[in-house]
Amino acid sequence: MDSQDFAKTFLPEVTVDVVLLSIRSDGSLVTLLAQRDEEPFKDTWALPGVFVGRDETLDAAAARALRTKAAIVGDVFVEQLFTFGDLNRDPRGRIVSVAYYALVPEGRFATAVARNKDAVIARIDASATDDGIAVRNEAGKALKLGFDHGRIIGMALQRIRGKLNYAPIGFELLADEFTLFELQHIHEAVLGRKLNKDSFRRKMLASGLIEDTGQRRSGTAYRPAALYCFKKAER
Amino acid sequence: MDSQDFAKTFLPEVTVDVVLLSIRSDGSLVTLLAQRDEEPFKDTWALPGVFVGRDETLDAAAARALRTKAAIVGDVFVEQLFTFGDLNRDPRGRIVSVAYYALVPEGRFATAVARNKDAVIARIDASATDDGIAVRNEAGKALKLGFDHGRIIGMALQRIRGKLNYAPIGFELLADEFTLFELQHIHEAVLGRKLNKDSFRRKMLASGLIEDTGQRRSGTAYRPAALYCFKKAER
DNA sequence: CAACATATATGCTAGATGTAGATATGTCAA
DNA sequence: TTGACATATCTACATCTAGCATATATGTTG
Repeated sequence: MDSQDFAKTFLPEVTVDVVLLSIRSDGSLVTLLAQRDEEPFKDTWALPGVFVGRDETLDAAAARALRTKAAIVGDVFVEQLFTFGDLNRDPRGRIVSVAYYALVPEGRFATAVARNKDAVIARIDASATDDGIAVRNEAGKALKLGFDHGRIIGMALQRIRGKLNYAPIGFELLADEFTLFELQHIHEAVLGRKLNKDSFRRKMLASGLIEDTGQRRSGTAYRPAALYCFKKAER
Repeated sequence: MDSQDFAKTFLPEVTVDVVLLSIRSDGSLVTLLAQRDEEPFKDTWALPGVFVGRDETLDAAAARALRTKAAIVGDVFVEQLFTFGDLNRDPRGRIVSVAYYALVPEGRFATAVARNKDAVIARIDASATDDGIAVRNEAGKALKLGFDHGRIIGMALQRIRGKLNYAPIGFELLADEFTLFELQHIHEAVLGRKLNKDSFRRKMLASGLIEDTGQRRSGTAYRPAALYCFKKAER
């Protein structure tokens, strides 16, 4: 980029949008959407997002979007996803959006939604494509998405599916202590298919990423499963 | 992103920088850098990049950077890499850069460099880290990189390494016809380690991605290897 | 025509994964 | 107290893949 280009350029707005993902114990993959109360896309649902501030990094803007638009505070797994720069993605003008995704356990997700009267839980249909995705509310009714946010959510799902093969992102979606079968359910929800129970157990135990806490999952009507936790040092 | 945010925002510049990657027959991984003849970072080497135009998508800006700053025309494999938005990455002001990477065969890379008197071939040291990377010219002298471009190149290398596991990007770096051993050399250069010849052959033949052209690589002083090509339909 | 260098094919071994069955351990009801 | 029950956990075995060694094939070169 040369200085001589400066005169010819213009100044697009830059926003950050965040796909907050969680997996519920029934196996459904969910994200948090906020209802738009103004044009454009009034009365549709959109991802939490903010304009990037003058002295704010992109990562900081993502954290602010989570804090102010999704009531998520404290440590969260957040990672940059993709940058969307189509010409007419926002009717207000040329806006480039840097998309992020975040992963939280079910409990934190529920708390965040409860604190936000404008927010809704959106179930993500497992058949994600590159072109976008359909979301439904808890009653099963389709939610109309604003902007190109369907495409952003679809890309977030693709990303975590790929990431599961080489990174321990399943742990980000679980509480501190969990059984192996619960971890398996997380993987199945992300991948959208069933996994072999014994193979999964073997691979996880051999991975060295988890350790037995010595505790058991109580309150079951059958043999309780051992509770494991994520080895912090290995992280 | 709400309309009420508009007043509070400012307008950062948005640029696109492209890491043009190729692999030479000696196994070296190379990229094209342009000498900066102005401040900031005068007399250092930088990636080809342009400011994003008013009516230009990010992908189109990347194509323009390749065309005008790297003399690369026509079809190329180009993909978005990551967006860099640190506060002081450019001393001229707040500039957000959307990085792309492109893959071309050795021949096209050499032609592009030859057409550009400001351009230089930069060999990439295989020991890439997330923090950046060192590059050297053909004489082995270290090239000083401007901006955060060392970090961008490092991330490009990480990306293609990961991508090699599930996508046939090796073909983007080769001519239309190639021997299996030549394809293996590409993979070895990307991964930075030797591969087992027989296993590689078996896996490639079983992948269904390539087909025998019936031709042989002539001009060798030993048994000529079969030439394969990439199955277009499967792509 | 034989030496040579590399391509190509084949068989063996170790590790990872899918599957089936056996065993362990908690709750619950009689 | 005891046995049925459901799930957790373990063990054995088949299958598949990658790495490795060896044997064979096919060009060039003297």
